[in-house]
Amino acid sequence: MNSTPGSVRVRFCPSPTGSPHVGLVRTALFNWAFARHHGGTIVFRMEDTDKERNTQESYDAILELWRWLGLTWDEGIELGGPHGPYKQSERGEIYADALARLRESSYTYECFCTNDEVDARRKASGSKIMGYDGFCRELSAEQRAAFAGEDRLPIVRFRMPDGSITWTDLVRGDISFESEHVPDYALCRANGDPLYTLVNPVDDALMEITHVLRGEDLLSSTPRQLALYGALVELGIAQETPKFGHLPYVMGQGNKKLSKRDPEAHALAYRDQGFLPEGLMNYLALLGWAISGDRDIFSLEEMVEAFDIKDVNPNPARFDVKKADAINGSHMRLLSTEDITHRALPFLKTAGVVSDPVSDADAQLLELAMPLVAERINKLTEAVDMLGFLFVDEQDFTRDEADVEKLLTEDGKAIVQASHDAVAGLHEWSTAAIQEALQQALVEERGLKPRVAFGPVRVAITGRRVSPPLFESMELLGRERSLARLQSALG
RNA sequence: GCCCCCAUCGUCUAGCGGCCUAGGACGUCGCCCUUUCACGGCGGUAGCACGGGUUCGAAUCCCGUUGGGGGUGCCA
Repeated sequence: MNSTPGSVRVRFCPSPTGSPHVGLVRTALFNWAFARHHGGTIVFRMEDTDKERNTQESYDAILELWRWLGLTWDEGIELGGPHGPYKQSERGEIYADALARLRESSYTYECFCTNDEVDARRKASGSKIMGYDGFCRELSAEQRAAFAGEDRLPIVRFRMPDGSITWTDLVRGDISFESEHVPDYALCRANGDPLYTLVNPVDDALMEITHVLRGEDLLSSTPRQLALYGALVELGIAQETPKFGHLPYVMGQGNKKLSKRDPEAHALAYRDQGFLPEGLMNYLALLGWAISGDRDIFSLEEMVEAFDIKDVNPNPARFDVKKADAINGSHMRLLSTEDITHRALPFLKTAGVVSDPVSDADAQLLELAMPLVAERINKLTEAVDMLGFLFVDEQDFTRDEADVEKLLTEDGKAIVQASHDAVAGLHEWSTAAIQEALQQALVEERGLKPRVAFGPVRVAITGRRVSPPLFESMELLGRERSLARLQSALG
């Protein structure tokens, strides 16, 4: 759109550990919108180097989530592509090779120090700088041999260059670190396993990533990455250093990052709660970005059209479940009744409201009942609560205890009795006829306010104070069952 | 400790030097609509952290303070 197609390459690079987090999705969404806006390419790479923490469940959950949300990619896992394999667990040789080339060119050195030794030296020197002190930087061959002779296994450290490291962050503008505050860091473990510090930049380089949009938590590791990138470019492993943009945190309650322990952090839970993917995505897009000053309901297509990384707000955003609900409700109201029915069906089946597969009778009833509730629900699961009373077998029908206590009082029962008598003899069992009869008997003859009159009847019929419209519900329920429920409410 | 980032209503944000006695949304409060709950409509509430500059003019630019967040030795 705004640049040559294919010139932008971004990546999704989740680590398959635990249940996918909404912050991960927000990052993916911004990368996705950015790439799609520029007609670029999205690479999906799985960062599964941590054998201890990776799980297949997590891997599957991420893919399931991405598909549900419509986060498409062009190259990577499942699809393949010219820079595969796309699972880091299958790229060991690539990292070993990159590491070997780095070592040959003295960008790195072997370090034999233990943490205790580094601590002791810092204490002795009174230095305020934490982290590694560079002790092994200039070890001679003899010294290295001596350490090795003590059965010490060295790790490989990257030698940070002197001076300052500066970049123009896509979200935050110019950022600068002095190298003295960025200690030499480990690229692989003593056992040879490569670390994130090595594999992430190496893969970005090899996969020709041009723009890295990631969480703010990685901001302070960017100088290291930039320095390593410099070496990779020198060695011809990388063509160019990508542009970086650090997205704001997604916060939970209080002033802390939304953590995995917070229930609202789990992205898949929103699907299970009956969120629409477009509703969740719209809400997530609002965390750090706005399509304009006076609008916050939009589609992904509209987001792609309007998205500019320069408009992303650098300050942290708090995740607000209530607003997420409201945004989702707005999207719900954009859907046709047929569409809502279709999407609510899995929830209705799971809850046992309708049969699975759906019987003709259930399907017919659903078609009549859904218009009554479609406009008043914010999430698909609410259809279950709203419609259950219509489908349930009479022997399984129950009423909400609190509502019964509140509305089926002695006075309430008198109203129910009067209602029963008023509609029992109706010639025609229709919404209009029921309404007329009840209106006449309760409001006009007894002089009751509508809300007082119909509350007890509603609880008698639907079992709850909150329900679809009463007269329509009675028509759909049918004469026999309606009368039976009015009767049973008296008991 | 050191380094880095951030700072507009309770929350998400618009604002990129004059259009701002700061706009929208969620929440909240009141009213209307109404067969409940919603939906919808109308109205109210509430904010530029503070102090210095720069400028004819600052929410917008600069500096400082304060506050918050993050990073910090073989996690990603």
